[in-house]
Amino acid sequence: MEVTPPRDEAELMTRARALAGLRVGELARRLEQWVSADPRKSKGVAGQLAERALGATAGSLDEPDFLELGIELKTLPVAESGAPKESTYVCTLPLQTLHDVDFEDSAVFRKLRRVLWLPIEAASERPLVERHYGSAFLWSPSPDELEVLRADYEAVAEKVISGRVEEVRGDLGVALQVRPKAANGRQRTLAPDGDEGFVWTGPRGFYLRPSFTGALLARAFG
Amino acid sequence: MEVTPPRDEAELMTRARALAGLRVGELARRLEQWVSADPRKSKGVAGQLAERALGATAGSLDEPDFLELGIELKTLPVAESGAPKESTYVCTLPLQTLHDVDFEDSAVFRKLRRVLWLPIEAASERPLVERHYGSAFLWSPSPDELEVLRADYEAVAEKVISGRVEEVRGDLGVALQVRPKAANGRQRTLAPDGDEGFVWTGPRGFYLRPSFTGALLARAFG
DNA sequence: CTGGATCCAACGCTGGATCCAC
DNA sequence: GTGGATCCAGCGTTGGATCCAG
Repeated sequence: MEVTPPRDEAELMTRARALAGLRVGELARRLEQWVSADPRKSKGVAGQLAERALGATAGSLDEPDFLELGIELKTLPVAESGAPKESTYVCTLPLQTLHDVDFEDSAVFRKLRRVLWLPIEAASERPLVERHYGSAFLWSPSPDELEVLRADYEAVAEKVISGRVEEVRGDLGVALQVRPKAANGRQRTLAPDGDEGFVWTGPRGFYLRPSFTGALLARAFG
Repeated sequence: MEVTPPRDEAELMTRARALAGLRVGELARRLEQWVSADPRKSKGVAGQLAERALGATAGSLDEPDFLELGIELKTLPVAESGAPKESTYVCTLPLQTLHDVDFEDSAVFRKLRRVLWLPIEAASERPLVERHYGSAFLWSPSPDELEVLRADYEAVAEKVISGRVEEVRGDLGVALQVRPKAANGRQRTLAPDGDEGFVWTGPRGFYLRPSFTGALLARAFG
C-alpha cells in the first residue's frame, strides 16, 4: 500500500484527522507491516507508519517529509499526565560544517519552520501496538520561540567552531538540547579542533526538550 | 578461512607466487566463497578473493591493502594478446576536497606509491572460474611515470577547482583517466561551481589507461 | 527526570572492478 | 578501443526515535 503525497495542507490535515484514535497495531495491519514486540527493536516504528499513512516522501534525504508543502512530521509521545514522555529528535549536529551557517540557514531552522505534530500515547506498560495516535496539529515557531531556539543554537555553534566540542553536552540549552546520536557509544566522528585541526568525538544530534514541546501541547489543547 | 596479514614483503611475495597458475574457481573453493556465473554480477570478485588469500586488511577504508607494508593490491586483466583488457580503477575523484591537495598529498599518489600487480587471464569467452591468476610483481612509479601522472592529475584538479567539472571527461589524460564511478548514471554528487557555489554532477573515479599498465607488464615480463 | 546509550531500516559512499554500445 | 554505464559487498550516516541507569 503506497499513499500519494498530499496535494495541499487541507488534504494532509484530513488524513491526519483520520489517524486520531487509531491504534498503532491497526495502522500496521492496514499497511501490512509487521511490528516487533520488543520495545527496543520498535523505536521509531510508530513514526514511520504515520509517514506512510500520510503520504510522506519516502527516503527523502535532508528534505521535509512533505516536500511540496514544506512540512515536517514529528510524532510526540505523551504520558498519562499529558506531558511529553521523551525529547524530540530534530537533526544531526553537523560538526564539520557548522562554521559558515547562521541559524536561519541551519538544518534546525529548516526542520522546525513548519511541523505537523502527531501526539501518540506513551504509557510504557502498554505494548506499542495497543497505543493510540492522537489529534495532530500544525505549528510554526512564534517569534519568542524562535529567539529561544536561536540562542541555544548559537551557544552550541560557538563552542563547536572554537574547538570546544567536549563542552557540548546534554546540559546545554533551554529548548534545544544536544545528545549523543549513534548506534552505540563507540562510534566516532571528526570535529574541528583549533585552526585546521580535528579531533575524534561522538556523533551528536539536536533534540527539543520535553518542557518545550509540552508548552506546544498546552497551547494546542489548552 | 581467514589469512593473517603478511609480516613482511618476502612473505607477501611468497604467498603471491603461490597464486600463479591457480584458477579463480579453485581459490574460491578453498576460501569457501560462492561465485556467480553471471559476468555482470561477478565484477571485482577475482580481486576480492586475492585479497583474502594474501591476507589484506579486511574493510580497510582509505588505507593500503597491506597496511604495515604500505602496499596496494591490484588485479590486472590481461587479454590473450598480452595487453591489459581494461583500465585500472585507482580511487574516487574527491570533488569536494581537491582544492588544497598537491599531487604528493593526493589519494592517487598514495594508492600508486607501491603496488602489487596481480595479472589475471581475461578472455571474455572463458568463464571467470576457469581463468588463471598470473605472476605478481611489485611496482613503484619511476620518476618519468610520476611526472606523467602528476601532469594528468593537475590538469584534472585545475578544471575541478575552477568550476569546470563538466569538462572532466574520459578523453583527458595520458596515463590517468577520469571516468564515471557509480551504481548507475542517475547518481549525483556535488562539485564546486565558482566561488562558494555548487553544482550537481555524476561521481567520477581515477583510472589508469591500458596503455600505461601495458608498459608496466612489458617492463616486468620483457 | 535527566542525559548518555542504544536500536532498525534505508540509503549513500567506497573499494573491488568489468560490461558493452558506439 | 574508448569511454560512458553499471554491478556487488561492506560499512557509515541519517532519519525514525525510545531505552534505561543513576
